[in-house]
Amino acid sequence: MPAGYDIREFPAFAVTVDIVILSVVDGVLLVLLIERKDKPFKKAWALPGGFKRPDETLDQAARRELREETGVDAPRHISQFGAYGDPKRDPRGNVVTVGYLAVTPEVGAIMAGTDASDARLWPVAQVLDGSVTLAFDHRRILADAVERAAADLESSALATAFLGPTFTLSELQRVYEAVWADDLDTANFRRSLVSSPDASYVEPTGRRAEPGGRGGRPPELFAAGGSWTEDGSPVKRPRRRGRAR
Amino acid sequence: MPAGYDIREFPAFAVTVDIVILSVVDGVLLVLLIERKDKPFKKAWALPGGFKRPDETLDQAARRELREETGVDAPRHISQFGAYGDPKRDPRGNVVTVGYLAVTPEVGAIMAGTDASDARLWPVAQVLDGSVTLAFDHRRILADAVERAAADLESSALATAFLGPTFTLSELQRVYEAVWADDLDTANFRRSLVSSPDASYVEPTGRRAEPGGRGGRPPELFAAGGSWTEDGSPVKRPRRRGRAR
DNA sequence: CGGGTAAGGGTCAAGGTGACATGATCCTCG
DNA sequence: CGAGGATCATGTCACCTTGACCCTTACCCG
Repeated sequence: MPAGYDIREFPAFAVTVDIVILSVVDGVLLVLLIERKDKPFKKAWALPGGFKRPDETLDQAARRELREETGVDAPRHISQFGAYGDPKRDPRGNVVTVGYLAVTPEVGAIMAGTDASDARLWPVAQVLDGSVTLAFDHRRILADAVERAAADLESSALATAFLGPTFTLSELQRVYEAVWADDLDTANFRRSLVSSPDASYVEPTGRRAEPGGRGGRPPELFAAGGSWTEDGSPVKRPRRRGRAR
Repeated sequence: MPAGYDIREFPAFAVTVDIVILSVVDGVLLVLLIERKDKPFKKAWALPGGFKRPDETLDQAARRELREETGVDAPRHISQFGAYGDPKRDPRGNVVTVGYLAVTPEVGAIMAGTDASDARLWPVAQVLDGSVTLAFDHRRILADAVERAAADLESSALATAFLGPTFTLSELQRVYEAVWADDLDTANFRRSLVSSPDASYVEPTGRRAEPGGRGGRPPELFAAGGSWTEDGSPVKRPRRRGRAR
């Protein structure tokens, strides 16, 4: 039998998918974590995920695990961002995992429906700075996912995936500010989305949001337009010459 | 024994790495392909690659396969861009592969050193339009790699990885034009790299390249500067409102 | 020496960006 | 019911970047 033909001659790995589900609530970037029930890393916080099955693609595995572990059936965004195969990343050995980034506006509401005791949203900043410890190499995976999300905000319609079908411009701005950990000028932000005559990033609905309780003029509600896919996001990430905020 | 503990209960996969080695020669974007010696897809062209070993990371596997199959020891750039796990992607079944993009300026010279009979550079355009047929799902993988390379040209120093330690500005411009399949204005290209007072993308060496044989002023030789990593590439991809070239 | 070729440098107008000021609308509270 | 605060919405202006184009410089070749 020629070399390379029989696949059984080669080392076998378990393949998993791990899902980074991001959300922005009150201007804070959050990630959905679950508390592990089994060894290893029992009772530690971890990214939701699970084993790929032989009869499904990686994308299908990611969507299945997302549905099974969080109840999210149709995420507004899901995309692969990296694969991890360090031999020491799982004490059980030989586990290669593929990371997926998922975004959906209703994470908070959906979580209330599932068993909330072993799953909750954590501020990403707390996890990345070590205040919350994650199992396996999930902190590294989370960091990569956030980095990818920050980059995709600038080149796709990812920001709108954090919000519902209609949203206010300040809600959209808070998404950018939370993911980029930077402040944007309100007036310039509005101009970049509304001004252009031929491009349509947001379409006015004519309706207004409910007043926010803290006073202030009720903002107009917009829906996502069609220009995102062609030209990417009109909002540019500030290139600070010195320090960020 | 608790569920999820024993890894052997779960389906086993073979894990491979496939490497897309790109090069620009005479303004044409090329990819290194090898001719398969074994079934399946015997005698078809394919991306170099091979099986990950249990004691190495994915990155290490990619570098090892790159070295073993092409002789490239220290590529100027190598990065992961995607994982592929369609159950039908390999007729032997259950093979998950991780794609790597590699760029090195000396591909042509290195190829002469290896057994040239079963490895050669092909124009990417010919492969993507179907003139050359690839094994497995390697055409899809190649397309993803080229797309990633085009994006990374704009946000990193990837362009300089196609060239040696010193290069002329027109050589650098041809890299951008080949990967983007678009023409750039020579004067504006130069300005974006040279003009800025505080940033240093290219540093003049004072030396000049050998005359090119077809007449013309011999160009100045530059070395890559340090501003690429901070601010990304100063060259912006043309956003054509209609068709490309 | 003269023409061909490519590098290198300059100009100009149009549009985008950052910073900031001003006006509009609604809430809460006294 | 009016004042003040909060937020949304609009306007202005200087500066920078970008795209398009022209012209000069330097070298090779016949």
